[in-house]
Amino acid sequence: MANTSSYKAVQGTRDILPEDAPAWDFVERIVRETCERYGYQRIETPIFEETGVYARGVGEGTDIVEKEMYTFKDRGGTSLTLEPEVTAGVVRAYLEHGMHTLPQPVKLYTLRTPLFRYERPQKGRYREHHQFDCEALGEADPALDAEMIALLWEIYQRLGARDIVIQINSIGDRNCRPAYVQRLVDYYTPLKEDLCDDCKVRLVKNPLRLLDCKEERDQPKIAAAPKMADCLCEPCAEHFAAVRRHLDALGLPYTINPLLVRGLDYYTRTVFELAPEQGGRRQSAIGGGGRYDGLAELLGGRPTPGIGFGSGMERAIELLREQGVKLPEPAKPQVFIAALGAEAKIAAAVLAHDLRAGDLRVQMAFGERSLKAQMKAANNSGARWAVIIGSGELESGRFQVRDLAAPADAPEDEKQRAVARADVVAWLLAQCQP
RNA sequence: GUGACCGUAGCUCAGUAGGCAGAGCACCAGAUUGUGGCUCUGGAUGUCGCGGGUUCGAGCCCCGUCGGUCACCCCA
Repeated sequence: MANTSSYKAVQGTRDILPEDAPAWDFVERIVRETCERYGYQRIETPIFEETGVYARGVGEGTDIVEKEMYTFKDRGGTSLTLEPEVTAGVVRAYLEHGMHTLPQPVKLYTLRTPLFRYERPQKGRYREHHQFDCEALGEADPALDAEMIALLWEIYQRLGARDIVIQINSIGDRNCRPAYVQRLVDYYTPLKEDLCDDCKVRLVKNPLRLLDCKEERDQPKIAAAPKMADCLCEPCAEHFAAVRRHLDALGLPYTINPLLVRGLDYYTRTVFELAPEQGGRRQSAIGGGGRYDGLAELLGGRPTPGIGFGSGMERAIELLREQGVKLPEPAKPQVFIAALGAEAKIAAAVLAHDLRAGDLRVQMAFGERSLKAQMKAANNSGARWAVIIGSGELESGRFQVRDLAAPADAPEDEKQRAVARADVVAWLLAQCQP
């Protein structure tokens, strides 16, 4: 019979297997340490919210809300949605818990947050993926924008990623952006007939997106289009200039990309993205975010400035693998205990217990397998030391301890020795101390 | 939602012109009554993704469907 289940992980979801888990732990450790260094505190919000949190927060017209949310009614008839992005939920929590009474800004991060979007899976894009995410609320200072970009940058430096580039732009605020969008529409409307099909849709639905069309034929039109940077109102222009001064002073390698726009409605002023330099392909961005000074109001709260970013963990780990960064592997046992017979097995269990109390990683053989099979298991486990316990050892009170790392052609008495039962723990602890 | 390619053992993949479903790796056992790594011998394991069609006969041809991969849209 097949030992495979008829069930498979659902489309666009993946298991994090034991061989992968240490890499995840590594990324999380770096994120946690770096965030704490920058004064961020951990928060985790529920992985579902009332649908309105996202519908209002992210924006009714966005792709996420229009076609990607996992929305369902619970048994009480409430419409709930699996978290499609982090920011809206964190802002909801900030408002709900009255965090405006805390010293501002309130700086928060999340770790391995599962997010759900109903999309066609492809490289770097899954229906369930995970992000770490940083948000800073209650402060509009451009220095905070720069600090946050520096944080994201530093995380990837400490992860060991190479050739990462930062792109930034300002998309203005509610005062100057509508005028810019109108200018863009005015510019594009006469060219309409000559646009690619996608751009015809963008023109009416989301004109800012016209700027990142990839069609060759539309590139000259983009190049000649009015730029947001030339249309910013005075406060937005000053804010953007201040952000750049800070980034310059910090020595961060950023470039201004006047075509960088972000998909969610709530962004204002600063937007930024982190991507590998060579990532000409799509789906290469490993982090992105921006300021969202109007979001709290959209969720029914008092006006509260905020800025944040999310970064995709699957993409981060994949990038590190592609760049050949050495990632941690599963821990191997230091000691493997083989036993023959019921009495010996009890002695093995006790020895394992005592060695673990001494902080060693220990495995013992289970089942009734031959010593040969147990030694093979010991070898495959990666343990340095094997302890062998049989009736002879119980009688003599001396356990056999074998060095599995000894060369195959080493003399037998160098590979293996008898150690008095009472001394085995101390002997192995001494061998395994660094 | 659109398009291209691909679904054969746990994994990586062969499978000729439509004619008994295979290899390597991994796993288990033995070669040594209680000793791993190298070697040798043997063993178990499949709804050939699923459903239908053509055919005396389909892993192979046809249609549909589901899934995977990649790309578009969009995003991390």
